Amino acid sequence: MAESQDELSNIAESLKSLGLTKYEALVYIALLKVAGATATEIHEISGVPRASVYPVFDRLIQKNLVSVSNTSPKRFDAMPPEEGISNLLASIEDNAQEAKKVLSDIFSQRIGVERGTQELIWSIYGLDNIHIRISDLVHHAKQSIRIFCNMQFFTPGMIETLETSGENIAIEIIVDQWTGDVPRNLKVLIKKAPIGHGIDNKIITGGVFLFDCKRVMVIMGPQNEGLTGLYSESDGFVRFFSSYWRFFKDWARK
Amino acid sequence: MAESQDELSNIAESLKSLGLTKYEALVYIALLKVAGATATEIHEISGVPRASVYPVFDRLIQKNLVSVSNTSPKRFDAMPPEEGISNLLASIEDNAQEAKKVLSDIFSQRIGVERGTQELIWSIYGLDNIHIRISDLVHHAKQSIRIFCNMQFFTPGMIETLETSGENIAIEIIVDQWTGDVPRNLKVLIKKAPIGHGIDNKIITGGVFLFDCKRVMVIMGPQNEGLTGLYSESDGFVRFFSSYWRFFKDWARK
DNA sequence: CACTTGTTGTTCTTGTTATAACAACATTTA
DNA sequence: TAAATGTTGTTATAACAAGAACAACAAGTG
Repeated sequence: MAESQDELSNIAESLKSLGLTKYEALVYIALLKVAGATATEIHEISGVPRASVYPVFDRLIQKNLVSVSNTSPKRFDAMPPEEGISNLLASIEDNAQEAKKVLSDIFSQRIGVERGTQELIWSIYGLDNIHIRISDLVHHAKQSIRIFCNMQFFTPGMIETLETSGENIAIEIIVDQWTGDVPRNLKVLIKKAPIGHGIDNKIITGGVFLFDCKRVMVIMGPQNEGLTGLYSESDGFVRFFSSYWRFFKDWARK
Repeated sequence: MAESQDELSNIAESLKSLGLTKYEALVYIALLKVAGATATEIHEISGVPRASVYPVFDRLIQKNLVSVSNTSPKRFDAMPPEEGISNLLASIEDNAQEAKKVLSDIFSQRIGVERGTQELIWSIYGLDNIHIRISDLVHHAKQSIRIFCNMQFFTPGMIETLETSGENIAIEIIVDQWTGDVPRNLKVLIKKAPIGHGIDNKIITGGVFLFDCKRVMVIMGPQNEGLTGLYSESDGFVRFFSSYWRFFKDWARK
């Protein structure tokens, strides 16, 4: 009963992403606390206006999260969250599956790939998004991955991604330090590199990621906010960072 | 390029359940058709007002479904749907996981279970929801499942659910007919039963589902719309339908 | 009767959708 | 070159829909 306000609103957010509204979340949570409650009880526990409770229950019943009794007054009971949420998720996953199928179809027929798209440089914003992109690039790499950045980029998830990449992929990393074990398939060169400068009290990070000598992701910018990644398949861009890489590899070996 | 309007709005619905707005869906779909398109091109393809395209792109970029080039005019490129949708889904699944954990915790501490809840009769609306509930009940059954209804209830999914239920569960079914193979673990009695009447040109169906002689689900009502399920753990209710079951079992064996 | 329940209608708020206007810049044309 | 035209990216704002909040009321219950 003593959930921190913070945790409760966190859950409400999570439930929203599963397609519930704020009230639906509040009512469902309240109903989990009291088995077979009446509308008025739920109104009192959840803080949702009494009149609003009824339409909210209607929607929750449609979503199979709640059932009603035939008594008067009506009593309501919550589906166990384990099952209720799984059901919600299942229908979303169905939709995702369906969407993937149709959209992949559209995607495979797309036009305009030839018009110099691969010469462009694309921007990706935010560390999370950059991490996701790099994971995707790692998964699609066929031969080699070359990384030059500092340790803080290597989250446990990212290390696992690298560890579980394909068999015959040569992974070389130049990094300022390494904490924890080094997976077998990684060739790590440790060298304090002149990347990461302090300007205006903000730490500026940088990093270069080369995939199969064909695709490059460069990240740069202030650590926490507004981090930007540049991605390109452009010949010139790739060549530039390939030699950048070779330079630092030679330097790191010394 | 010749998607039926229907299919397209279906996809838009699916994408909405993944957290996209109508415009986000339309723009993303349009962008899948043309690689490296400009804002104006997307506006023309998608039908979304030109001025609205920009904020929509901003949101799609945040969601890592789209990247921008640094050129002028800006060009946009879609993340392959396979990955884009997986990423969306992954974050929803994370939320679901988190929600499950916290809500199960709340659920386990709930109060008021004793106040006669198990004597009530609960309503469940809609065939889909009834199917889901019965699946859940099947999964939680420990000893026996007894079913009395007609064949059309047994969708392939439901048969699989029964087939993959626990090892030591006795499953007995009385049904009007059976199409397809009968799974090993089901004991099926086929007998044209006097359930399923025609009233007012509508077919009325019925069905009784007993779990461990402790929980009952009774379904009744018009076939397609407004189908209602009644669920109860009430002693009297269970006993009534247990004898109902025995009666029809004797009758079916003849 | 006093009280609760379930329902209805109205208002308020929020987020998305729709349109219009604008400055900056590039392109065309006289 | 200068003026006219068109494009791009941005901003403001009106229209609209869905959800949230509240007041009122009929029906039912003690």
